[in-house]
Amino acid sequence: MSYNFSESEKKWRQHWEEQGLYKTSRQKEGEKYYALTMLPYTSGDLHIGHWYAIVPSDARARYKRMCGYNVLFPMGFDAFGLPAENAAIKHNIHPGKWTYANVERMRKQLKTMGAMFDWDTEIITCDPEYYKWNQWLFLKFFEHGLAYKKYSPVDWCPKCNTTLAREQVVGEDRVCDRCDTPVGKRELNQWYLKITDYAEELLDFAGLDWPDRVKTMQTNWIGRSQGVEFSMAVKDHPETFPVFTTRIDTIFGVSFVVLAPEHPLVEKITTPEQAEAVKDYVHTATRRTEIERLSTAMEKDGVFTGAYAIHPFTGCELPIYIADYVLMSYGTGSIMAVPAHDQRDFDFARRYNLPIPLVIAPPEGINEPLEKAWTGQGKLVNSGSWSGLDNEEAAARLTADMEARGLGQAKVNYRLRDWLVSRQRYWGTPIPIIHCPTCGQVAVPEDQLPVLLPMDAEFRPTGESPLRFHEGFLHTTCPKCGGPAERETDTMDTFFDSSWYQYRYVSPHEDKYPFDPQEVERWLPVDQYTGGVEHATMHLLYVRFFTKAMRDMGLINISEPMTALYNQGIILGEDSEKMSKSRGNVIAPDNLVQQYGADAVRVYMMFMAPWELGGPWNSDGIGGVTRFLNRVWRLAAGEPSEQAPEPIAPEDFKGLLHKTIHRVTGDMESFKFNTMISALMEFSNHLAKHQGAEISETALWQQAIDALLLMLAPLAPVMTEELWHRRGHTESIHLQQWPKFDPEALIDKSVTIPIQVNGKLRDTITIGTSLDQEAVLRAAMSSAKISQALDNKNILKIIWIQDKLLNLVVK
RNA sequence: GCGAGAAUGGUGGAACUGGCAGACACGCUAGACUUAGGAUCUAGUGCCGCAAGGUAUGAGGGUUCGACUCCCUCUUCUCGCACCA
Repeated sequence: MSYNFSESEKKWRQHWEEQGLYKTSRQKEGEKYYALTMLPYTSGDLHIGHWYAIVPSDARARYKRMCGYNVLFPMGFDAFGLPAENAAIKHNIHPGKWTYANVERMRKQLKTMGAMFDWDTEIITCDPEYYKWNQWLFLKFFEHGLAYKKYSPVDWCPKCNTTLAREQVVGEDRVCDRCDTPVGKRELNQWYLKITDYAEELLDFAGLDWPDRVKTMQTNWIGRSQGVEFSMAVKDHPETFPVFTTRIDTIFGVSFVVLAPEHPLVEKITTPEQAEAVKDYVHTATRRTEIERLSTAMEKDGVFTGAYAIHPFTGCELPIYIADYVLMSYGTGSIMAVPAHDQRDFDFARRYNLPIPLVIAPPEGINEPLEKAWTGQGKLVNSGSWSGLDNEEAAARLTADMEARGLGQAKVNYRLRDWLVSRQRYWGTPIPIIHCPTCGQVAVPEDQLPVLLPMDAEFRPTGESPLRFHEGFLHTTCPKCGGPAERETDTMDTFFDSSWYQYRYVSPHEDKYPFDPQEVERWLPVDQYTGGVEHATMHLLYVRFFTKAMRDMGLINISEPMTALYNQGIILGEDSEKMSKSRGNVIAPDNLVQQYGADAVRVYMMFMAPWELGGPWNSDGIGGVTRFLNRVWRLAAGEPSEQAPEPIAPEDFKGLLHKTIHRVTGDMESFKFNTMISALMEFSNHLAKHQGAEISETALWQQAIDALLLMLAPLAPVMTEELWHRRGHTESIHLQQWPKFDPEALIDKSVTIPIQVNGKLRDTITIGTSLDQEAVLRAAMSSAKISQALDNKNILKIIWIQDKLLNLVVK
């Protein structure tokens, strides 16, 4: 009788649910293990990418449980966000209705996957029960000065009709992360979270088992740069302005100064003769798109303001220009230009015929006129009393000198900006602030939380927050003075929701606090987090920031939310393109499950490539996995073999078993599911070969079959459970111990040695282990192939690597 | 431009600290059992060659008894950042 997967799947799913097999025991003793996979967005149907992210994560959680850990493996839904709203507009259905219908469908699909989620811990971020605590946390941030509202130019997606965080604007074309529409700028009053307060601490990854790639991306994103900030005086003006430089060693090479066109000083210092030109330039610069302005290909232009700055050392007059290659949003919005040693300044100087004085001499000598800026190391020249010093040393001394004379100080700048969290859309958490004409920004009192998102708002995107037009929501009274006031009508970026959800999972229905502190104490940090690398500078940065901020607000006492992180790859369509509905290359797991069974789909996705690689989907190979599972079925169900049995010595068979356990365990630990499965395939191929031989009558054989099932159980939970019970066991296979290997059994008694002559393989011999060179050489000489290869030649050298290889160097 | 990573049969991919390249699969070829096969089993399958043998890990060089693995140069591809002072 062969394996009926659909029957077994139904049976065991129901059985497990009745038994509460996957409920995480809060009481259970034993070391905790918190396994977490990024929660899915409620997009509708689970696609193969969800499976690819979740299945291996589930397999590993199951494995950890078999190793004796008390495992928490929760699942939830990222349920707020724009697609719900867009779908709602398109289909004329409420976003909430759409979302909850999707949750239903996805939960059902997740169950067919056979994952060990404890559904008691489920969270849905659009539940008031959940978002109440978003608001509560927002107010904590507000209270501690970590949430503030500011008027400034922000990134605006015209299609999504909302602002975006800097992290959500991607690529050279500066498009919206969600809809690929080019993003523009708008001057708006927006809420920010002060992530920049944590810039320095976020650079510290000590103790984090995270991929280097993610650490590098975060480091670059934070963009720490060490330099000097000093102020410059303006000739015939009372004003001074600060400039930031990382190359203070080149200070004597400054030949002009540049301000960003938006710099507040521009208006004040521009001379009447230059006023017109400056005004024109500012006008064109602001009209230029961000893309044009940031394009490195664009020729640098600018205009003279007519004013001069005073060099802090030489007292020379330096013309002040404005140019849009200087950004108001970084550093001080003004720079000292050193054309000889900065390519951008060089280009600008060339164009406007400004002097290019050399102050760092390249070691290979000066080659004037310069073809391009020299940005390397060298000795200072033309730098007054500092000439002759190595530039690095000069930088240190110049900094000290400026600090001593009160001219400037060492300073660190970061590229990281504060996180813009307000959105002008409907389907999100209302920001719990009341604007009172007399009291200003007032927090909604805790006992009035949650500020409910009204279900009857008109949410068509107009570019303004839909809640602004909901009279009932908008008008309220000030909690402080009791006077009429208005509610904040922006909603939160949905990344807010996922920045702390790992804390909520441990006590999802706690109603006095965002989480039960004791449970958090017990379960956090997450031991293993898995998810896509596309979140490297968004979610994965925010979630670290939240933990640090929450720690400083006294809510928790850990500094990092996730100890270990693993990024899986992305599954592409069969055409090697990104899967999308519009391309029509989406693979539906439901069809595959129906055709091959959930176990086969699970095993196949883990077998097809290393998990971190991903790659194009190809259903052809799934047959191989089905064959493998059928073979296991026949073996474990004791169906007679069609092959002529091949005998094997019990000690060799035992070695085979324990080597397999050793390999499989190591691979499972290091996420190498593909080689792990190939080890199990090899093992089952061996078993099939020896089935019917003497060995298959022994207890050792039965042990081997059990071990095979146990090792396969995290990958193919249904079939292994079915077989486990058919083999007479009464308790679930998923409650068993992971098989252990005997280190003694891993040691071979004999070994096959390649014999090389001049590095080329001529023969192999099988000999006992731990033999010395003499004995091996004697054995090798008795081989006809070897003696033929050695004919008429002298052995010059013998390379013998113990139990590994013999190489004879001859002439 | 800067940073990170990758390149191995017809395909997906193995190869631990330098030691039998191509494990495990897919596909393909031939055969067995079959009314049938998208079931099962057997044999074969990097390339050239009837064979002995030669030759092969993007290209070229180097170190070494020995290189997919280490070093240098180059090519191609993927990803991230991109006038950050």
